[in-house]
Amino acid sequence: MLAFVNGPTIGRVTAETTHPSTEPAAAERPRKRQARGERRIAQLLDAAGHVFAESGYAATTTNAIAARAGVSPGSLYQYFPNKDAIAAALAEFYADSLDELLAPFAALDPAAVSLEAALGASLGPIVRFHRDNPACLALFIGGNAPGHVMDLQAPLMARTHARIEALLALYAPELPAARLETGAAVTLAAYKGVLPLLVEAEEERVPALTQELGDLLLGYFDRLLRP
Amino acid sequence: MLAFVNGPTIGRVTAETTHPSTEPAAAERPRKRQARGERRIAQLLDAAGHVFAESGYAATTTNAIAARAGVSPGSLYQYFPNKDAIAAALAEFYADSLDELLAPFAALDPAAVSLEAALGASLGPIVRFHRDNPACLALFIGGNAPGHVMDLQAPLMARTHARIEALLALYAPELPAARLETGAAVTLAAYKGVLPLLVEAEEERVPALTQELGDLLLGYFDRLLRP
Amino acid sequence: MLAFVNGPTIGRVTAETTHPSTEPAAAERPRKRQARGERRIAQLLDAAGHVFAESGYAATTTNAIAARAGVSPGSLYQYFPNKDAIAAALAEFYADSLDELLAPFAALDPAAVSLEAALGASLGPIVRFHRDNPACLALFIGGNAPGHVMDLQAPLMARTHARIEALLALYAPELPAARLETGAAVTLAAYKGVLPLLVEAEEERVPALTQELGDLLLGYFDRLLRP
Amino acid sequence: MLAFVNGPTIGRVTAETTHPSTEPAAAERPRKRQARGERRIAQLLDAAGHVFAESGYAATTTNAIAARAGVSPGSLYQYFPNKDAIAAALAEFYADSLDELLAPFAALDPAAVSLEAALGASLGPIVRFHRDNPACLALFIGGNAPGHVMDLQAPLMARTHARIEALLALYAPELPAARLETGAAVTLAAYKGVLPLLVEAEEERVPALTQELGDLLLGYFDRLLRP
DNA sequence: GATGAATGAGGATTCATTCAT
DNA sequence: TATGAATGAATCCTCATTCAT
Repeated sequence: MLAFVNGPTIGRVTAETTHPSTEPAAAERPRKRQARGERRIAQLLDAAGHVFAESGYAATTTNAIAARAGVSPGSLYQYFPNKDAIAAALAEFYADSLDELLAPFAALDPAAVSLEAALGASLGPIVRFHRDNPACLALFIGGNAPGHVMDLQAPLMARTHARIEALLALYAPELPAARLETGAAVTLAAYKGVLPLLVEAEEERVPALTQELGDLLLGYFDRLLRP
Repeated sequence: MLAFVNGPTIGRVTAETTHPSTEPAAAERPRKRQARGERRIAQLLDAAGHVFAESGYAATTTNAIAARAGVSPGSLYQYFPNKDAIAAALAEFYADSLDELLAPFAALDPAAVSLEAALGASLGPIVRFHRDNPACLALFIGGNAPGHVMDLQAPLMARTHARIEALLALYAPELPAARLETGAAVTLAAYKGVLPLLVEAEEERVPALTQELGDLLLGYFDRLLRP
Repeated sequence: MLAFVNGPTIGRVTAETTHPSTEPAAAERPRKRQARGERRIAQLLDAAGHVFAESGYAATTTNAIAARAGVSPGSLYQYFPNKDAIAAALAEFYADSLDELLAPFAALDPAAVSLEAALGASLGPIVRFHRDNPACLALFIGGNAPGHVMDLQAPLMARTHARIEALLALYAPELPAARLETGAAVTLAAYKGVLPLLVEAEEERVPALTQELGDLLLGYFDRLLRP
Repeated sequence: MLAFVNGPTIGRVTAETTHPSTEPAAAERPRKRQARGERRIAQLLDAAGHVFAESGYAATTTNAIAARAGVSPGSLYQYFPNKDAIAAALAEFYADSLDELLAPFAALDPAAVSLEAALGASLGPIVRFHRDNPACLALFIGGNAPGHVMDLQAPLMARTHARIEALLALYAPELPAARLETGAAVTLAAYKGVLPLLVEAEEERVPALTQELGDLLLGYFDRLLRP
């Protein structure tokens, strides 16, 4: 799990951050510290992802996260002021990962690529991402607790909403802003609803279900964009 | 909230139970007791609905439910063995209410009523129900905790899934069973995803959003039923 | 169980109490009430005996006693001010029953009946009594809770102690009072310790174990009375 | 109280564990931690001993134990999963202490030491132990609750039974196994019954009562071993 | 920085007892 | 008097967070 933490994403990020070793030696110490700190944070977020995905936000204990990360509870609190902050950081990380993942679809030429094609191309990676990082949905959909979880989702939601709205604006520039907003909200909500199906499905059913999700969204767009 | 508890449903049930007042006095006592017991249960479920909706399942305390119901914690445990049982009873009640609410749509003549019309007619009441009983979604969507919440949803989900599948079968009898199943699952998931939007929306936006939900589902059906 | 409640003892006692019907009619009503009350009390004590024997004093709930007696908890409190009072009444009843049971052995002629014969004759009925009324030991031995249980035992213990002391005095009139007292205390303690063995044993082992108990006590008496 | 915790037993154990201070520093940390943990456990068991002895098992609350030990309830649960586990650990500790205490009497030469002498020598320390650790009897005799207390006693009882049986076998090798078993059971029961007398007695009466207990057991053995 | 023991407020649940009917 | 629902203090146990080492 958290393929993006241990895999390309974090790897790449850390690499880039650590890379320029031509700087003055005076900065070496802090860099190392910082690097170690970031590794710790990555460890903790990775562990948190596992535990959140397995037990849900509410049932997850900070001790469980620390234990899974192989550190003491005290260390966890060196990096995060409280449980919510862990979830927030994780959500932030997921949001960043998705931004990066979907960057190629941010600026399409609507004349060259149909909406159908755009969706078809982006849905696959999105689904894969969520299957690899089930905690993302666990937080994304999460509980409806009053204070924190809802708020955690906010940034993730906002960015996804913006992405969808931009996509719609691209393919239906004439649509009034209000409809665009509503359309994006409904699309996001439906997508949020269907993703768990994809995440929990057997691997072999994934392509068919992805297709189905595409149909759902495209069917809606048909009607949304219909004059 | 829990309009159906204080409103038609429970009211009707109690009415019927209490009605034949010409019976011997011997039966009066148990009746009264039972009536009081059912009132208490309704009180508690109503209170639970409020608190679950406000705080989510995990953050809800049994003491809070009892306090909201105006009874002592001990009384709550006279009627429910534990917190889960309250949620389960509430879920059951919601499932029953929805069954009752949607009974008229169970046997439509597809020749006389279009799918569009059927959806248009049923979506309104459904949306109203969820706006009146926000805890239904709080449980329906709930967390992803391993043991209980997921299980609570099961009956509610199963019945809704069956309803959708039946509707689809009615309007697309030629669809293979597997596609029917998938279609119902996706529809349910999307509907589950969008409902929170409807529940949290300002009253004035409800009709437009309901329309939008209808479009979403119809758009999907278009593609699902397309040859 | 509580053979003496439903059997001869209570029957006889109530009979005697209720017997003299030659009194004025004005007293009839209260008598009836009192009779009903005593039946209730007997019901409750019987139930308490069962439950104490099964679950021990501490784990026994007043509701369980009431339920077993087939009455409401409120009714129980009409007859007993609290849980301890039930145990106390039960202990009292057991003490009375044992008094009655052992009355024949109160005034023996030491010249005619040897100590060995006296013990041999009385141990059997005592063992039978405890096997029939296991709650007696449950209270008699009971816990070592600070306030109540120890106190409950007091009367039962005192009477049994007195009986043993009297027996010893009968067969060893020359023994100084202090030794008599100590001897009775040790005998009582040993007997209290061994009885549970007898109560829990299979029926077929009872005679042998009774014999063993006799040997224990006689062996001690041998040394106690030795010059 | 718990003289053996603060006294020879635990003291000796810790001493041995801590002794070889020539080891590498790497092992120092865990040692210290372990030492602190064991001290905490000893503190808690000591406190539990006090409270069990004062209030009995059932009436003892975990918070009372924690308070008596000067720690928070949470700390108690760091070392023991629940109340029963505390009692079990205490029982285990008592059983071990008694084993250690009575080890010298495990292998006597019956030709050199009479049964009377063996008993006379071992009874004193046993009595002292129980006077110093009254909670041992509180657990040993305990209630008759169905699930836990009876089970707690089991190991303590089993070991004591075995000790008695071995002693009898030593001095009466020709006794059939069944009689040996019964004899040990009766001896144990009687001893269990009389010990509370010794524990609650004034210090000055202890020698006389110990003598009396010896007489009781020896008197029984006389008859048991008689041909 | 790291550790993990310690904290203590808080939550689910029980049960002796009361009281309206 | 009987009923049994209602009470609420008390219990066991958890876990987010802190702090001495």
